[in-house]
Amino acid sequence: MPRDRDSTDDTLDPFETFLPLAYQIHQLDMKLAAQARAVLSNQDGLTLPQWRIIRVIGMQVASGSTAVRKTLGFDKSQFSKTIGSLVEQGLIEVGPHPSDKRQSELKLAPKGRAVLDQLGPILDDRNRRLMAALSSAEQNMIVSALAKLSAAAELTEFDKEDPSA
Amino acid sequence: MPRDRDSTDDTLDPFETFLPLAYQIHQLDMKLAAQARAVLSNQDGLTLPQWRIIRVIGMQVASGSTAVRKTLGFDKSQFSKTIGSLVEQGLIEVGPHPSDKRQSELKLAPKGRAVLDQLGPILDDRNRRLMAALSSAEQNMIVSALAKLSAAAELTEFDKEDPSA
DNA sequence: GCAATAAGGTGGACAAGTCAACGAAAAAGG
DNA sequence: CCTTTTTCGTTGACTTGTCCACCTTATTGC
Repeated sequence: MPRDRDSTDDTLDPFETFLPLAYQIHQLDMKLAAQARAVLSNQDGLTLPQWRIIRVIGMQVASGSTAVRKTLGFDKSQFSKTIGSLVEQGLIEVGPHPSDKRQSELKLAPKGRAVLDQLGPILDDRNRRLMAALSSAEQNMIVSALAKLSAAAELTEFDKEDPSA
Repeated sequence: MPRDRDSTDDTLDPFETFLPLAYQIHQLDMKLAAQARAVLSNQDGLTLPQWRIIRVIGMQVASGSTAVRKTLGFDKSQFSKTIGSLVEQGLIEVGPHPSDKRQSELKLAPKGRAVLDQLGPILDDRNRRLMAALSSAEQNMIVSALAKLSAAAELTEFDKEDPSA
């Protein structure tokens, strides 16, 4: 349990109040998303999920639809809809997947590449500044720590046993 | 049971592909939220934002509406609506704020306290398991690292090398 | 005191995200 | 082969989250 607290005042810093880790991560995520959205709306009419997909495709780490989707951890439904909007705006192009007829192959359209070239550096810079806020020890630790937490967050049977299924 | 997918070019672990930090935090947040939601829906009809508010009120760190809202980092509108739903379900009670007529004073109704007593231990346990996934060095570092990132994420005018200005 | 400005809460419009069901394609198993 | 099971993408209903305009109350400056 959290520590004691003399509560006569209305202070509000979430990190002073020792909220559970999940709360702090959630707040950090919200701030990061808001920051990213501010950049996107300054320059283009891109939404955040659209941008994320463009970025991953542009990274060349994946081109199959499922691979891109899982890299981002997107929900199937949301992914499908966002891809639709990207195609409609001429930012990406879809083709047949070489070995799986259910999937498709995603690649950037020229317009999408232009957006990536414009926004990529700005958001890369943001990422750099984020990392720079940490000490080098923290920088080394944070990625693996997040990975461990992520693995722990995937377990769903930690609480009471529920053998009804 | 998550099965490994093995196709020639479709591997997808987000931590192997070194996505920017913001992406990893977002994915972690999504997983944590899904995990928490699973617990809530098993036991009660609470939504995640409802639960978060109950938890913070129950922690006694704040009782003024603005203090609670800012502790959670909620949007004003969302907070207002969620409070409304909590009152409607008889989980919390609102009274006048002692020194500010715009705000209100929030406290748990008996029903809300019962929910907190039931769910609190389960979710505390989850939090404990999350922390246990980290080494003690990581545990010590993660909180301050998140706080630093959070501060860095609040800067909104980090660039603007925009030539069009 | 009294304007002007800021901060708090509410409501509505809309975007983002979740969930469940469906049909098509692939994988697994005889 | 041929059946069964899993995975994939799409769709639609719905919830959650964001943004903005508005009114009320505090706070600040004069």
